[in-house]
Amino acid sequence: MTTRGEQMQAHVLRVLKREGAALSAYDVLDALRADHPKIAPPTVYRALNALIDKGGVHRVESLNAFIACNSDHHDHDHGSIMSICDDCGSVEENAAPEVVNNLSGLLGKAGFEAQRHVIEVHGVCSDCSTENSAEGRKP
Amino acid sequence: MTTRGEQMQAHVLRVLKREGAALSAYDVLDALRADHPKIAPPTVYRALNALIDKGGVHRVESLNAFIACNSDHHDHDHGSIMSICDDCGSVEENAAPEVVNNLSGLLGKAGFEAQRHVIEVHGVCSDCSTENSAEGRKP
DNA sequence: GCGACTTGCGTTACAATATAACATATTCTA
DNA sequence: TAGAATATGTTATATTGTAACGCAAGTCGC
Repeated sequence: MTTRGEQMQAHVLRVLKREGAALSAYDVLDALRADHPKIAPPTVYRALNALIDKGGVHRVESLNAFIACNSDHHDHDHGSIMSICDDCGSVEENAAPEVVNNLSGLLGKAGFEAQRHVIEVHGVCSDCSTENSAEGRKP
Repeated sequence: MTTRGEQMQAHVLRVLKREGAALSAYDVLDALRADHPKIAPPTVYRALNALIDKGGVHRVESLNAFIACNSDHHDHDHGSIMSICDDCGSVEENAAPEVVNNLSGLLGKAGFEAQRHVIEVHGVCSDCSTENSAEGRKP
């Protein structure tokens, strides 16, 4: 069953990895149109959702954007957080199972059964903060 | 300077408090049109953003929705998290400064300066989970 | 008070994000 | 291969959000 759908997912994943940044669904759509001029939004959303289910892609809720899970590493349901630089737009994924466990525990005491954690921290990344302090100019 | 704008903010806040749930901007818009038939989206968004700045309203990023801060309590920049029931749609706001401090600390070690925390946990609230286990029927 | 300036608000129009619903193609089973 | 079941493509539209312009209301100098 390596069908068009899976090829599309692979294609979408390549685009996201190539960019290495958070892309909107329509950014992905534009990129895909280089190869497949006739692609429509639902195709992209279906591929993105399938990839999210598999764990190869994360949705960044506070940006309405998508990013390739850059690795290898962790199990995806359990403890990844996003740090989002509002200056350069970079998004980093970090593992933080403790934080997630804290959260689940805290809410569990109130009878809330946690299923999906959206943890996204906006701020300024180390690159941008050193740049900003180094040069005092405003273009 | 108690102008139309502030009246509008008060009106929006009343709507959100009356509903006691997360409403989309367009839900608010529809509610406002009962009194002001000619209101347009930017008016609502301006009022919502002003209220968010003041701390009377929170945006729920993962729902693209808005909710009245139901209280009294905490300082808003520091440690509120949302628990969102995917069954009944209720949204609760909880204070969790430890979790936020953990997060900021963790990211700070990597040179990331945290400014805004989006912490939203989806799951099933206590009401819905007791209901669901009590009655084993599927409609 | 009266006109010029500034600021904020309303309105129109449109941009960006997402999905419903149906049409077509593919795969599976027998 | 026929027919059922599923997956994909397409069209259209729903939902969410904002840019940009113009009017109105306050402000300041006179």
